[in-house]
Amino acid sequence: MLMEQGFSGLSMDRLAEATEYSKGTIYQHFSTKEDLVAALAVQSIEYRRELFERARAFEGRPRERMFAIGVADEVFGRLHPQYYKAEMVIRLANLQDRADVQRRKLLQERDRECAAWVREIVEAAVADGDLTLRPPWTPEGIASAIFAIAVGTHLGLMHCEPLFEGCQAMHPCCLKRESIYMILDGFGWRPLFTEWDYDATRIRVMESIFPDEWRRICEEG
Amino acid sequence: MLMEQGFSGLSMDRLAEATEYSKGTIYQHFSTKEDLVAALAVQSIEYRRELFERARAFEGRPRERMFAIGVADEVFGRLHPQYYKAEMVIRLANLQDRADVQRRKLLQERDRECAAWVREIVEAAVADGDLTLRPPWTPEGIASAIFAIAVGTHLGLMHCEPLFEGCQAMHPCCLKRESIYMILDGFGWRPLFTEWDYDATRIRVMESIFPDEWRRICEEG
DNA sequence: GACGAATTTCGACGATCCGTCAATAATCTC
DNA sequence: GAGATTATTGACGGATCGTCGAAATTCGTC
Repeated sequence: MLMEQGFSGLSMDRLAEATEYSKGTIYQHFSTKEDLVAALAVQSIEYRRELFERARAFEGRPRERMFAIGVADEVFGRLHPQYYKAEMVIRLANLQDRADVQRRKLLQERDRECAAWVREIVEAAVADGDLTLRPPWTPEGIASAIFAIAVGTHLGLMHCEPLFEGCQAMHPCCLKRESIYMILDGFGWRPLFTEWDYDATRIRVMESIFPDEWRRICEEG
Repeated sequence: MLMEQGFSGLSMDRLAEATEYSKGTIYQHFSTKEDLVAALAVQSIEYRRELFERARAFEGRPRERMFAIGVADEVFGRLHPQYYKAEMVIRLANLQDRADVQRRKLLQERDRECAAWVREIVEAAVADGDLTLRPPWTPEGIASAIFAIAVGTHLGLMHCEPLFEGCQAMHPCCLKRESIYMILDGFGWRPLFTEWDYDATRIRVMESIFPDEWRRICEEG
């Protein structure tokens, strides 16, 4: 329902009718409609978190590990597009106020864990000398910029009408990946895109971190 | 109402009560609630379009003109934060289906005009030799990436909870501007951030293109 | 198995909201 | 000033959210 009609298209009455539970029972598990959708978001972020946690353990230079995080995000988007879209729906509805406090805290906590991992990789790059921070940039700022690109790309190209008439030049997934290449190059984060074979890194990430997921993606086309 | 409670917080009954018009009269101007909000979005985009149109006439190298567009976006965000936020609310609700066809077309048309101007500046940079496109990048792709950063930054830092605990390291507006600096540097778009005094360009844009707006921004703090 | 307590499940109900429409008010034409 | 045309209104139908007392199910004890 969320996928087809968005948040307002999800009716608790129809949901109760479609599932084996009644509305009253549903409302014992979720305080409001927003809370129910927030629970979906928690499932989504927890799965993403698991993929991120595996990705950050990738052995290599910091920028390769950051790249691995990007691959994890990509894997997540490919394997669970419905979660990815639901999460967008959720973050953009005003679930802040009406969702259960505990669930909201859980969501924020998981978000911040993922963000902290990205920040740690940035800090590692600075420590290794691969990246030099120019004021006013901070590790948090760089992490925020990367998330902004990820969110903005998904939003602009999946939610809204396309900005350009012709068939969109780049696949959203590719656009996101390439945009992050470019901004990291802009930061001067070594090794630059042109100095390294990131396609090889990609294959190494897939084989060593996400072998099962990779197979499933290939099978599903 | 939109600002305080989002789309669902806007009640047509309460709106009718708050204004001097009745619900029936309102519904003669707007076919649905989504349509009313779309009308707000049209106002927003038309004002933004006007600022963009003035910005793109800035005389200078293509990257300076792109920078001027960024300043225009910044001016818009400072002078009309309520429009900026309303526009976000609108784009993220599923107004696509329920808004009036004509208004939707108008909105898309204005969007595409702005996008086309950005693309033209990219093309001018390529033509001038300031920018070399590496596959799979296209002018549309670069424009999309820039919009993604703008949207993503505004969304991540104004709608959602902050990703990092401490006081956010950078002001959203600054983060957006600096992120675009960085990605354009990543594209190798000359003159690079380090090769040019863009603060001086900023002042030149403000004085020559947005003198009145600049004064108002300064007065309002 | 039987009976009562505790827990879970249910769906009818009140409140709210969207969009309509027949009735009313206002304006215009001659 | 009377009739016609247009603008405005708020009550109404349909739908949805969240609640709450009643019904059903499970559990504990004999």
